[in-house]
Amino acid sequence: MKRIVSPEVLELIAERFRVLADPARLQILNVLQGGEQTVTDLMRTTGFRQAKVSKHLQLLYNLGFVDRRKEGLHVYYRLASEDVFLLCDIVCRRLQVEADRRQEVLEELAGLGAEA
Amino acid sequence: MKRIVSPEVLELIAERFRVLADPARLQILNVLQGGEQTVTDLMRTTGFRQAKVSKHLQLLYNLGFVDRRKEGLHVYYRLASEDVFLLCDIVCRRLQVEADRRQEVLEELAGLGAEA
DNA sequence: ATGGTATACTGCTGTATAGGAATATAGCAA
DNA sequence: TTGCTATATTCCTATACAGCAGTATACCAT
Repeated sequence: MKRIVSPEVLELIAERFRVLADPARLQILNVLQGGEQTVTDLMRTTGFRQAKVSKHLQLLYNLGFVDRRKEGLHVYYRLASEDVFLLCDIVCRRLQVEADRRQEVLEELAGLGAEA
Repeated sequence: MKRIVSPEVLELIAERFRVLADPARLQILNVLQGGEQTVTDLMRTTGFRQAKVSKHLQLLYNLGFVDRRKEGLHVYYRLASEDVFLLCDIVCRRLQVEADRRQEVLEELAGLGAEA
């Protein structure tokens, strides 16, 4: 397939991963999977302070991970796509593989202990 | 599906994304897609200094993105799985969608200009 | 042993950014 | 207008980390 990727594209890709590289933002995205919420809702569902919620939402919005609509005083945020969860699923599968491998090592060690 | 994700798991997921959130590491991974390489090879193919290559490889190795084997003086690094490219493909698809959307907006603006 | 090469590590500096507190803006009500 | 609420932004501090230079370690050759 493609071999050479320009530095600009690498930076764009890295930028997207950087947004996902924060537990608070992942938590917000996870909550939004249950449906759209206002900033105040998110303060309640996540326990974060208002400034924190708002700032993370700006980032997520600017990079296209969430959409929003204004209704009176409130701003409703929602997931822009389910891609985030595709990404997380892949990562989680990896975590599972790692955990399994550690488990195997532990069992192997236990086996050696019994033999010795 | 699952709704509640523990802070620990969120941190683990974020940690994985953080490793991918760096253009230098993405470039190294991209090069490794062409086959295993030593640190010295990578210095040549990426243009990075030795310390830089080595440090990024440590990070990638510690989080399971690459494997390595030692042969004499050399250490050969290779991709641990193709998952990285699954992840990048999803991100790239998103970038394409964003680009298309910007393009549409531009064309719409051009159209308005012609009408006016 | 000595010397040379490949890789890893340490200490440092600058930069980016997360989070808190405070302030600013936007929209609604009276 | 004034006051109130929801959201955004600004300023600040602390932390994390990328990259550099230098040094240390590991391995091979002689």
